[in-house]
Amino acid sequence: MPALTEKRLPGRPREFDRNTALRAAMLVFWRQGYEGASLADLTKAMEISKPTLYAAFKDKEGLLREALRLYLGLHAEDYTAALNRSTVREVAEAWLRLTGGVRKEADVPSGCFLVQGALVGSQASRVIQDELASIRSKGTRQLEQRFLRAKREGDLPGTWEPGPLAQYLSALASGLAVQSSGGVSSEVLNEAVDQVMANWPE
Amino acid sequence: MPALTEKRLPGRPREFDRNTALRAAMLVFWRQGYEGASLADLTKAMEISKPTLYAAFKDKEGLLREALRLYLGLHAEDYTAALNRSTVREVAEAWLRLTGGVRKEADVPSGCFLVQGALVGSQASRVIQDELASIRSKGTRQLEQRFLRAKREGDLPGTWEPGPLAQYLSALASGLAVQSSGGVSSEVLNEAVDQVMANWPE
DNA sequence: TCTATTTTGTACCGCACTGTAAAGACGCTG
DNA sequence: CAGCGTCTTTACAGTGCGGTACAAAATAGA
Repeated sequence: MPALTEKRLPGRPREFDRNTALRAAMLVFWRQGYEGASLADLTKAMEISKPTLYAAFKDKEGLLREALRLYLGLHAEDYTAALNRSTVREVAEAWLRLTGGVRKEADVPSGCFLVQGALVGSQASRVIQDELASIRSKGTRQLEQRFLRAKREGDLPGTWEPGPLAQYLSALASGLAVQSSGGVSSEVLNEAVDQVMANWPE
Repeated sequence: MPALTEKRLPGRPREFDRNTALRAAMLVFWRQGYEGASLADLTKAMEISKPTLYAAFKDKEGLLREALRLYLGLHAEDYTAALNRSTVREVAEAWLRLTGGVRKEADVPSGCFLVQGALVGSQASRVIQDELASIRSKGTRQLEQRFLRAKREGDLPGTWEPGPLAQYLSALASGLAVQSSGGVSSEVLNEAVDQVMANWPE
């Protein structure tokens, strides 16, 4: 655990804000994917030079991993809140709205980092593809855990099973992200979610 | 319209089967995406040299476009059949099963070409990204048309609206493809579809 | 056989890519 | 001020990328 008061290190102080640069990198990875984001794209958005990037983030993969952690940190709260809703129905709706399209900030890319960051690609990026897939499946498991609890508490309608329901919602969320990435507006996606909720079994 | 009987042209005959090579290229694009598939990957799978590829398919983008048409042709029949089912419920289920995981051939990649072929990427591949997104949205529109017809015929349950229902199913199908691409088995995905159908409003 | 036409492999081009070596720039400490 | 430690910049290395020039090889027709 580092000290809260960032102690000034000896040597020349860095001239850029690491967090700002990292955020810029995250947005580029989000928009273009891991392999689609060149170092030229990244350094331009981060407003630093290539050696500076390498000194601060190790290499492209290191930068991606930090950008990913930033992305997850920015959304963790919302998804945790969704899981903590009191009914299965509310959990499902909150989960879908999160991916489907609540655009809080205007300058943010569409879609989901976890989906479009590295869905497929060359063999070289296989590690990243697997990492993102693993995080996605972790989300599915979190949903399943939540629904297992609901089942124990008698909150799960008899027609649903925790595992398949989690898979279903997870897939639908990913799909909404795909549509969003493809240019479908959040209004349209939210209407689709409206329909799902309107037909939710009680 | 070319003649049905391929007349032998003057000059050296090609030593490879164009359709076989194209199919191999399609599989590589499908597995790795447009930008993730290098010419080395492609020529190796197609078992031809680079100049041969360029002579036969113009360039990488031309090859992708032909591979895409082949892919669409291979699946068009199934999707048309799905649209021609007699009830909305059957249309929906057939559509979802198609993407969700009926693995007819074992050597075929997981996921959907239209989703993972070029979901995002560098600016250079923007044209391809847009083309795939456009084809995906065409699928959505076909579903909507089908549901509009169902509404006219009184087959659409009152809680559904053609547009949002089409968006919903389209998103879910894309999401199933994402999950499949991430390693989720077709058995698990089909269970999720089972749940959707079990809770389908009558 | 000769010519026109097409395909094929070798060898190459220019470029963009990720990554780095080296030295100057800068602030802190003594 | 000198010296140390870190950051930044210029310039470059090595590799792989998409794409091609060229000439040999293989056919059809004259």
